[in-house]
Amino acid sequence: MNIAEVAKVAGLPAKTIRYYEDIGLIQPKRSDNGYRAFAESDLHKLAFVGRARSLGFSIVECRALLALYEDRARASGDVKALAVTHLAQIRGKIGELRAMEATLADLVQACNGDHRPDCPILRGLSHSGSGDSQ
Amino acid sequence: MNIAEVAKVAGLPAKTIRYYEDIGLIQPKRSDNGYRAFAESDLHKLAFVGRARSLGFSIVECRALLALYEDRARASGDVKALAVTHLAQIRGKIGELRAMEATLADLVQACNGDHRPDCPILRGLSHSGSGDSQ
DNA sequence: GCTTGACCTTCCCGTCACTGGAACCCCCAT
DNA sequence: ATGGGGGTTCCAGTGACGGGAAGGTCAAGC
Repeated sequence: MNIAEVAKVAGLPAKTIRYYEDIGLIQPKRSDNGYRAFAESDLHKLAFVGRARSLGFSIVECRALLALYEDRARASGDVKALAVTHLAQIRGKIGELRAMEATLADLVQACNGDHRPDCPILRGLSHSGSGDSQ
Repeated sequence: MNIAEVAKVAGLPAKTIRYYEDIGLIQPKRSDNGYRAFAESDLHKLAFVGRARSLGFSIVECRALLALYEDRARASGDVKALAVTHLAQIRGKIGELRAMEATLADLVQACNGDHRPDCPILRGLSHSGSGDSQ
């Protein structure tokens, strides 16, 4: 299989696949003409990584997951530990974003959003106090 | 004021302040010795940008917010529009993360996490179906 | 055989918002 | 004079690609 077909099936841009080869996630063979010749196993790995990426795993984590995936003697505990750590990071990020959301929603709600210059949002940003004093 | 003091008061690393000058967010004067000489107005702008950044606004958005902040003839509607757009982005991001969280939490919950190789997490990543078939 | 167009290759730069580090200058106290 | 703690510039790296240039290859049609 050439890269375009793999890209289509795996749901990844060709550029990304080349990049993944570059950093050593996959090692496809080459045809005589220099084209990458992907095996089924390459395709599976790419799809695997694609799904892991879509769950927010970093490339480093994907590399570890791939290694575990290929290791028939792995302990599921190792996989779970990785996933749990990542899940905690996601939840932390959600917490940060929700804090931003709450603050910003307050400011937005307090702002008339008309043609006049008075703006609680700018006031809220210009000093850290709670928006609407004076 | 020298950069270290401004950094302390504004709550930003000196490196970041230099970077903000570099990209034109602020234009502090210089002393004869070449040191940056920050005015109160520079300090206020830096604190403003710091708070906007902590609410997740990009540098481009911060630049726009600063411009509105300094424009006494602004319309609060323009500020609000910016904030509303950003708020929508935050909410979109939260949605993505919550979807990841849900999927990942399911996988984690299904995994024993013991010494055995069988692992629903890896199964879930290796084919897109819902984790535990077969 | 020749051209055309689609596909492939490598390589380099740009993204975003910084951060780290090197090499060097300046000021003040001892 | 020396030491230490400021300050300065500039360059490289981060993560995970994306855009685009310059050029090689393949299959089809004339």
